[in-house]
Amino acid sequence: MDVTKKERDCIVVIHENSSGFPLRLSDIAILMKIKPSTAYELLNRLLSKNIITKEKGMIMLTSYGNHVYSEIITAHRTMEILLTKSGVNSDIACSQMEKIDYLMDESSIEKILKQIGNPAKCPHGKPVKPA
Amino acid sequence: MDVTKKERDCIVVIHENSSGFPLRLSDIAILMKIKPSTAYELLNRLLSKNIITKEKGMIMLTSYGNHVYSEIITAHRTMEILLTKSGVNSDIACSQMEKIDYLMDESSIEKILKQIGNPAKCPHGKPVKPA
DNA sequence: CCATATATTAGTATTATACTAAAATATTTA
DNA sequence: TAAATATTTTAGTATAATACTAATATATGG
Repeated sequence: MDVTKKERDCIVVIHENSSGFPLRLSDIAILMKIKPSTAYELLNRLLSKNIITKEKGMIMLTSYGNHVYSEIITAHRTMEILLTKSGVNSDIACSQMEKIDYLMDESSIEKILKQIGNPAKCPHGKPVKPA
Repeated sequence: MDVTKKERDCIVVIHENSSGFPLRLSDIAILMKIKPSTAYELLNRLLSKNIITKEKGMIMLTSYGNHVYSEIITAHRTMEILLTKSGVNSDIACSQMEKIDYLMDESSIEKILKQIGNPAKCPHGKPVKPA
């Protein structure tokens, strides 16, 4: 399933802020710096793509949503490693990859990952394959 | 200047089909498989971004447009090389890069290019730095 | 000059994004 | 519990990119 840039950002925000307790719409609006009504529309698109669930206002990624997140983040971190290995500053590599990670093919990413020796972590120390 | 995906495709189509004589709107519409009125809108956006000129119906890239083309194609071919070096099939690498080449930072591309030894040609034998 | 080709304009539609303002629901607290 | 506050949802509007049909204008060729 394809996601847009904002949907991608929202998936990442949900995943990276759900450690303690799940987020509500208003939390997501704040984290994404958008108005609640804009968040509502965005979350509705993610709901209809079966990427999130909403239960009593608590928003969580579905298992499919978690899979989409993993694909995005693996692409992001794999390419970050590749770019930093080429001498690109890790923060620049990160902002560069934010723009395109969600557009990359999983199969290409897997091949690159193997070629660079299946590193466990990205330049920021985060796992290439999130749990 | 940022371009959209369709603008990117149009720039590439114009460059890669202007060897003999310049293209007209109707040629571009056919090459891009869109209706003339859609091509008209697209070309108007490129005109207002100073990427093309239209003289007596003949459409050409401006020098700035040529610069934008070069950046896109250098990113495309540099990353194609990187992907094929990792074992990605060259046609898959090409279609993968078509989606994202226009979104990549020139500075990151230059670093990668240097790191892989400034190859002159992409896997299809085309120059990484077009004339 | 006429016929055909090409380009332009007008109008409509869709998707993604984003806003304000109002209304409906929840939740909290006095 | 009722009132106050917070949150969510709905409605309406807007913009940009994309794309279409249909009509009109403008070239071009014979």
